[in-house]
Amino acid sequence: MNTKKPASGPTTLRDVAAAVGCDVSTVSRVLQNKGRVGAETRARILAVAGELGYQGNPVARALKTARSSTILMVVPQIENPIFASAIINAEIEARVSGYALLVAYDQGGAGAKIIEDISRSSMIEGVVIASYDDDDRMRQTLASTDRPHVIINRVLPGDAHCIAMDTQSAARIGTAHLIGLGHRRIGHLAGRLGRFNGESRRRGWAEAMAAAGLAAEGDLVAEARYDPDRVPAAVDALLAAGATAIHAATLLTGAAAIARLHTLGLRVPDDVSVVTMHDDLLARVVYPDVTTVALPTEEMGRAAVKRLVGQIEGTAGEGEGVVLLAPGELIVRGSAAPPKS
Amino acid sequence: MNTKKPASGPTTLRDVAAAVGCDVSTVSRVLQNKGRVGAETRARILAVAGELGYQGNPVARALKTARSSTILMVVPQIENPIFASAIINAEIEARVSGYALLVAYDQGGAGAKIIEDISRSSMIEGVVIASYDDDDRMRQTLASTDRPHVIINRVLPGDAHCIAMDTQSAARIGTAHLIGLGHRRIGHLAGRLGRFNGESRRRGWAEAMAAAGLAAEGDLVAEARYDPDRVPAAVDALLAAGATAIHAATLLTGAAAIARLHTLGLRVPDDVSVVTMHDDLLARVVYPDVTTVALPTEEMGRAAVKRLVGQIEGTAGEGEGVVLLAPGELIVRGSAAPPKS
DNA sequence: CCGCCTTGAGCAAACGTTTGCGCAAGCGAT
DNA sequence: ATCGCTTGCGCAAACGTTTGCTCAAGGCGG
Repeated sequence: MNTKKPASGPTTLRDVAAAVGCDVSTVSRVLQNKGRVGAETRARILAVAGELGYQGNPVARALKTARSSTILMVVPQIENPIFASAIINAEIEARVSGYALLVAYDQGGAGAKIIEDISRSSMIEGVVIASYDDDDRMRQTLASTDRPHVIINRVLPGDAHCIAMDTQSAARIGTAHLIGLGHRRIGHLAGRLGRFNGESRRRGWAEAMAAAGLAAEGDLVAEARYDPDRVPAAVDALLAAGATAIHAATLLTGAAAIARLHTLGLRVPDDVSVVTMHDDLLARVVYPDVTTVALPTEEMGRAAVKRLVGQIEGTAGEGEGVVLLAPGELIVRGSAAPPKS
Repeated sequence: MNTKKPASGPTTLRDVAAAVGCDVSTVSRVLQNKGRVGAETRARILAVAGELGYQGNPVARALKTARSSTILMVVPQIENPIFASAIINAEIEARVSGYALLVAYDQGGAGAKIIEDISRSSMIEGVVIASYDDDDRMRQTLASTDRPHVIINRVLPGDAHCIAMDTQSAARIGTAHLIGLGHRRIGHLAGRLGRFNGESRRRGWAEAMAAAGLAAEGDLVAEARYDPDRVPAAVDALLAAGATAIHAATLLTGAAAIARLHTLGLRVPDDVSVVTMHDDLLARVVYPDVTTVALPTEEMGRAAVKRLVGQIEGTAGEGEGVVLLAPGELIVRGSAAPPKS
């Protein structure tokens, strides 16, 4: 029997109920496998629902259940390959957990406003923040509704949920590799000193140097702030300090450093070695291809939403507070070799 | 007078109405500036709403109005810098238009399924598709609900809304630059031949060659399929064909080509020149920095959601059918020079 | 001074679900 | 044959908005 409605928009619960000849509540129950429904009725409902192409209205469901199954991820420059990779995996993890991922791009320090804006047009159940600027507005926004949230790529004091990568260890490993090759004066091409990420990398470098009894003096550190344009000057400074190898806080600046060395007529790795951190296509399209310590960026994305979903659904969610993801292996390629002399 | 409710969840329209002493419909009307309301009442409502921190429930609104103000963007490998940039700008454009942007990552050919899945958990008003695989399922999915959609980075026959970049012209410009420099045998390091993007670039190269009366023979084309691993062999083939310059379909493969040339002991641009398309940080961190034709990737993202919003809201939306975005300027850097001989 | 038009605001019905409650029928145990 | 329990299902009330209708009050032209 073809019991289609006149055709007014998508099939609704009511349409199905009418076609079957039962109450909407019954249909609802079988569709979500809840409550007790007779086997026969269930079968008929399923059949009719299929035939009518019932899809369900997510909005109505969300209104009633107060659950939107949507989470938001706020990222700073998405160009940074670290975030691209984190986003992908966050989205995948979200999807398998039954959530949809909204992304918002924070052009700079407006994170809190963005969250508020988006909350106005979409109901979100939680937020993953990759662009945490530690300002009052953000703290207040997060606290005001005490919305579940996890902060990635940064660890905060207090009891916030943070998921970051152990870049300090990664830096230590990379630097140790250079030391193992015989280098004694290793310059650190730093990120932004004084900030979490810049500092932890610098610490890792310093640690490795100290462990080998090498000097980690101030003139062996030059700040590039993730900005390729600042790299040439920084590299020059490091060379002036006598560095025979450079440990770059970032793949991008590492690549830029290699380019600078070429420009100076120096050969890599024969004259100067370079080691960076984070692995990416980029590492394989520069010459020489770069030796680097992989960073678990995908894992960070996945872990962040896993944790967030845990918070949202109340299921403890593997671990509390801060977690530091272990770095990956050292990937030996062509940009580091024993020193010349 | 502090007329707060007991504190049961966020402030609702009813709470405000109760505090003011009027009907919810009146509150609703002033909040959306619709219908006629007395100046005094309006003022009081605004005041109370502010004081109570009324936010509005997006889900309830969406249910009633059947508008969710959410759009979806489906992307293939997000790592591809082209898409990262497109996403950012799509998100920004969406936000200023009052929409939130959901992203989904299509790992390969599952685009249609993804759209269906997400539609089940979130009501979306339209979709921007960057990963259009021309399969039946996709066509059917899009048609079934005749949901507004625009396809980017690809032009389709028929009346679909497509927004792509004029990569053919870009390729022509890049190749012409090499020709202007004096090169006669210019190899094309192709994308995926037979596919839209690969072909249009190849055509651009061939056009420029033909315009200069140069041979665009088959052995001057080598396919790298956007895959750095295929680049070395392709470059070798081009060199074997006597190329003194390489026009790469992609920045990434172009960089890989430069690396390959270095590996072969050839100097760039002294021995062999390389020109690519698309501009990006990458272009400035390899040695030499690469001469390239900028591509309007941001514009593509923006234009796509602008067009989509136009469709959704019925406002014609600047132009119909296919639009090809003009390429940017040629950016002369260090990877191309006159031929040696 | 009467009817009419405008203005301001409330009433109530939707939008499509979910879910607590109630009730009838069926059935085994007493 | 009665009681009470389970099972299957319908009723109706929410969730928080938006919006068409209704209606009283006031202003104005006739």
